[in-house]
Amino acid sequence: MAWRGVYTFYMAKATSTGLKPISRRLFRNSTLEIAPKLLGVNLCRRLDDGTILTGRIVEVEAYTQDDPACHAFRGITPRSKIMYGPPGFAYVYFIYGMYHCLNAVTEPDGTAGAVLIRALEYDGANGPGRLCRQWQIDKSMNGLDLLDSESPLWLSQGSLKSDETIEITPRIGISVATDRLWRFSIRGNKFVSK
DNA sequence: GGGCCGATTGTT
DNA sequence: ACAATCGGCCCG
Repeated sequence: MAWRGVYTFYMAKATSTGLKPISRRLFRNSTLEIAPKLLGVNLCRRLDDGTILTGRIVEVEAYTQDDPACHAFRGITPRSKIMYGPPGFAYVYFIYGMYHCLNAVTEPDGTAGAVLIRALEYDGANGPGRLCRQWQIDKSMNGLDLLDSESPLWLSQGSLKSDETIEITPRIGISVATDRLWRFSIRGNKFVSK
């Protein structure tokens, strides 16, 4: 089929241009270990027309099962179900009647956890709602494997620059557990949300 | 079914 | 400081 040929072409391009997925091994770590390690990693998005977007992650937040600010805190629901599954998959939720937010699921199968991706080094993708709007990410992408470059959304290798440091602050926009310093960002990066 | 609230954003 | 805007979830 013609479309399969196109598909294969972009697969080859994705790997040959250095967009190889990061190791699934990273996701064997705890949520709080993974979150800062996602800073500098590239988020990749293949649009319907084949265009590939990439942007470094510059701001994240950690959420865990025993955390009252986490959507999984009150157990398994249709929305939180994906967070209780295996790590490395996308958790996308709809909020405030108009925005979507993207997370990477963490913790082993049976335990919930996630890292909210709050900003990319990409124009218009600063802030979790703006990121998903700019990159056309919605709930149809809930459950995608973020460690597979055949997904329309995946994580590829990337790291902090030698002069970059990590800033650790309270999470934004929550009304409980505001004392936890679970927000991680690249200090001074202009794409970090305000 | 009803009602409240929200891991946001843009405007007043 | 507040409005926009609607799905998710708890309650009854």
